[in-house]
Amino acid sequence: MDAQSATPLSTFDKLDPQKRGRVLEESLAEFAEHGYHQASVNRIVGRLGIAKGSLFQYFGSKEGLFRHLFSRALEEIKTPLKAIRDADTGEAFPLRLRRVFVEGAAFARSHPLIWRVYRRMVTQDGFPLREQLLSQVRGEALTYFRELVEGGQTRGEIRPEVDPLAAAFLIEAALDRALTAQDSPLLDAGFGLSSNDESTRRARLAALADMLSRGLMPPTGDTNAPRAHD
Amino acid sequence: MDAQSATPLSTFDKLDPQKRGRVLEESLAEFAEHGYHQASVNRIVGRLGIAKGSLFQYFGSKEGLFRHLFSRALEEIKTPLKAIRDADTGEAFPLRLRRVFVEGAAFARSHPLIWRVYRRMVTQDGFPLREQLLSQVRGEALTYFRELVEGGQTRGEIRPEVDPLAAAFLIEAALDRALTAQDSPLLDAGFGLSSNDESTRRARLAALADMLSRGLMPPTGDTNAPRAHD
Amino acid sequence: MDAQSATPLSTFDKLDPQKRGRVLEESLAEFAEHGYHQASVNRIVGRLGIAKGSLFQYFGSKEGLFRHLFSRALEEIKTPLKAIRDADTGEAFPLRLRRVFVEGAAFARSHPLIWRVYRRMVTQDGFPLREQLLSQVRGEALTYFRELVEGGQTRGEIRPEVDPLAAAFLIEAALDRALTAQDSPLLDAGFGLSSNDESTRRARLAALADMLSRGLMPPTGDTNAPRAHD
Amino acid sequence: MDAQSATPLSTFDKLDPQKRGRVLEESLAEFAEHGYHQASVNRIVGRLGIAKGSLFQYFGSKEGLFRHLFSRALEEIKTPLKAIRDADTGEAFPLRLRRVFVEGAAFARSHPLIWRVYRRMVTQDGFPLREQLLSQVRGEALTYFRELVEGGQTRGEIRPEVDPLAAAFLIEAALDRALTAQDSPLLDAGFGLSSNDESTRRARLAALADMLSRGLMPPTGDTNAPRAHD
DNA sequence: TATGAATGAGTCTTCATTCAT
DNA sequence: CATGAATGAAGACTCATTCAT
Repeated sequence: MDAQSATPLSTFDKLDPQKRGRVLEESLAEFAEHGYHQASVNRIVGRLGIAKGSLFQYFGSKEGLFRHLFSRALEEIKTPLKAIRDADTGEAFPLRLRRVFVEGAAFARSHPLIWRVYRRMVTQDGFPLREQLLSQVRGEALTYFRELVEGGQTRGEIRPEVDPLAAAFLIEAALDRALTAQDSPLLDAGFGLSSNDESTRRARLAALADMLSRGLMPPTGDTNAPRAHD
Repeated sequence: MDAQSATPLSTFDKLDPQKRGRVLEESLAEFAEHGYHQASVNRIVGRLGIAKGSLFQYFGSKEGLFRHLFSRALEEIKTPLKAIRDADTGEAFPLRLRRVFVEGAAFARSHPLIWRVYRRMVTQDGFPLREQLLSQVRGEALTYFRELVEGGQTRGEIRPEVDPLAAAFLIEAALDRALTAQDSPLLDAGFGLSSNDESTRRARLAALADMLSRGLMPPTGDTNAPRAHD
Repeated sequence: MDAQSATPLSTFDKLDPQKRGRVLEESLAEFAEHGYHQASVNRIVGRLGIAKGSLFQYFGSKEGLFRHLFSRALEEIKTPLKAIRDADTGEAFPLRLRRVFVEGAAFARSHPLIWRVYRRMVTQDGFPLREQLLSQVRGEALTYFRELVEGGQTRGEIRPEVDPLAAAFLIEAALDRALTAQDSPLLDAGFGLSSNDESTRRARLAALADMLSRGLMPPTGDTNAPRAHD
Repeated sequence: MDAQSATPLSTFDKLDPQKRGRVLEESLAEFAEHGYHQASVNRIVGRLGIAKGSLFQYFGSKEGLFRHLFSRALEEIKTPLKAIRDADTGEAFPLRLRRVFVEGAAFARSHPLIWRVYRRMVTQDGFPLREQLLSQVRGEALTYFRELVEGGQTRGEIRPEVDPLAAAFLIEAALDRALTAQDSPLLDAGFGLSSNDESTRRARLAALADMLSRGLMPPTGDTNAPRAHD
């Protein structure tokens, strides 16, 4: 699917897996630390202790290297997200939203480099594949949330007049900011998402998810309240 | 406050105001188009038709130029935001939130360069003053929203158990994303914030604000929620 | 004769003839397209789908490969040229000159790669064997034309006062340019040698040969030509 | 006329004329020695003892440098050639042709670098401006010779049935080869154009011109030998 | 014998900064 | 005070060649 650009020049596939791992790791780190343009191929090969030519033999170009890293990352992201969605144990919407926030945060936390590279790409115009990659990722995320909301509406958990697209937009914005904040005390600004204490972080994520839910759920004041006994 | 870094080297202040204006304008444009690192001093002096040495005489360095631009931008942002806050004509919280969204969007729209530079800085680690400037801006914004929420709680417009800091975080996330989306169809992803039609944009902004409000307001045994006492 | 440099490192001779053929063909094409320095060993092995090491095992170096190709080409050139010369059916000089032009052009046309490589070598100093190869080729050609002229003088078809070396020089210059023009519209510059119509090309070649034979000036029964009695 | 590409980036014009001269001289030498692709900017700045950046400030790119050199050369060539043509002292065609050969050779001899660069460009495909520059030069040369021939026909000095275009082609080929031979003993192959003795060279050039004028064959194909009584 | 990964000097080009004029 | 020529480190990328497998 994203094959056309992500395939390394075959040489790379034949490498010793351990070396291959290091190459990916250090390259990803360089992009995460410096962004695309400021990342330096010189520095990468320096970290790795390999010849400059080798990296170009593997990936053809700086951009090729980035493409490879990025599509690998995409694959790694998709799997856990789909797992969440498909773990459809008739959970109520608010709980599912909490789960999405918590597990999304867990993923970003365990793959800080991938997350950071992604975040950079969102706002740096100069990125080589920005348009293509971004619309792909963004589209998937919004679709995912929209379906979540629509499902909730079907089950009467969400006010029918809510625009699913708008709700998805809002959820995505909140989650994105939350994930960003959790590895940047600066952006967290004291809220607690970048805390080292996991339960604190969980509580904050839940608080955000709940605030969103309360806005989306039926006014509850009304009467027959099917879930009065929740 | 940010004096230490923003003061140009005196020479600049003595310049013909018109020339001074052009220098600031074109430099800002360059940073907005290319981000900090990718921005080129060569190109800036090219646009301006002035000697390269002059820019260094005015601002000492590329970083000095950026500092100056950024602090000027900050000043320009603060004023209208405070105006909104202080225009406290006993408006109800949901309406005020709408106003903040709409006017914030209007500001970003009328100062696209400032907005874009700011957006870049948020996610580019390499920025020279990122930490300093970002915590400053972010802090002010969060404080602003927190006070807004606390005021709402005082007046009973917002559920007392809502954590003002969490609410501020959420509002800021939503607004930030909305403003970003409005000049990037890619990030808007079809929602409508990047539409050319002003009323469409207003409607979307209002939808987002309302969704936030509905979640924040008391459970309202009473029926028709947000606009109870308009 | 050119043995010292053209012999491949034995390995190559043992190759499957079909593969051997492809190697020579594609290598020649690369040199023809890009010239010696700009030709890329990487591209050659790419075209061929063989290992880079193999080419070096066959020919030792890029230069070795070129030497081999070039001496093979020389062999291929000599044979048909000699055929023309020896087909000495008591034809008159002007007709023979026409034949040489037409058949030379036919050869260059049917071996465009060889011809192009040769042409490049004539003017590119950097070529590895330029001196050696060029003097060899050029010498043979000039000798060939000189003998042609001398034969003509013996039979009284050419003015005795003509310097055979000078005539050979002139003929070679004209033929060389004609052959070059025929695959380069740019150098043909509208004369018609690069036309796709064979009879057009033949006519132009004949025109050149005839002009050499007859000269530009009128037959001058009259006196004061350029010193008739030298 | 060739302004668009040849204009150096202004900086160069303001240089100390002596330095400017050295830059042009050494750059031309590098291109003459190595051709376009093989010429090295590193080597040029090495020869000159200036910073690499300077050369790029002057000419923007390697190609820009070459363009500049080339158009300067064109200007230098045009002037003397036009001088010959316009020195129309009712000289007869054969003498005028001799003059063109002799003076052309003198020019090439006194500007060996220009001549060599030009020669390279003729046969190296990869040259950046080959098409444009070559058609320009070639066109002018052929036009020049065609007019010379047509003038000769008008005055009855040249057979009316001669195709002026073909004649121009032939003359150009001969002259081009002669000029090339004169600085390459290899291409001269013993003819004498690369001799150090000026009168020898002049004699050879004249011989070539005369052979073109008179042709190789005896004055009249027609048997009755109008000049039996010479 | 064939392979192809590794190499590293070399390519052109950009750029912020300095300093003599 | 303005100028802009000079700088040279750093950038991405190429390529012929070697050598362990």
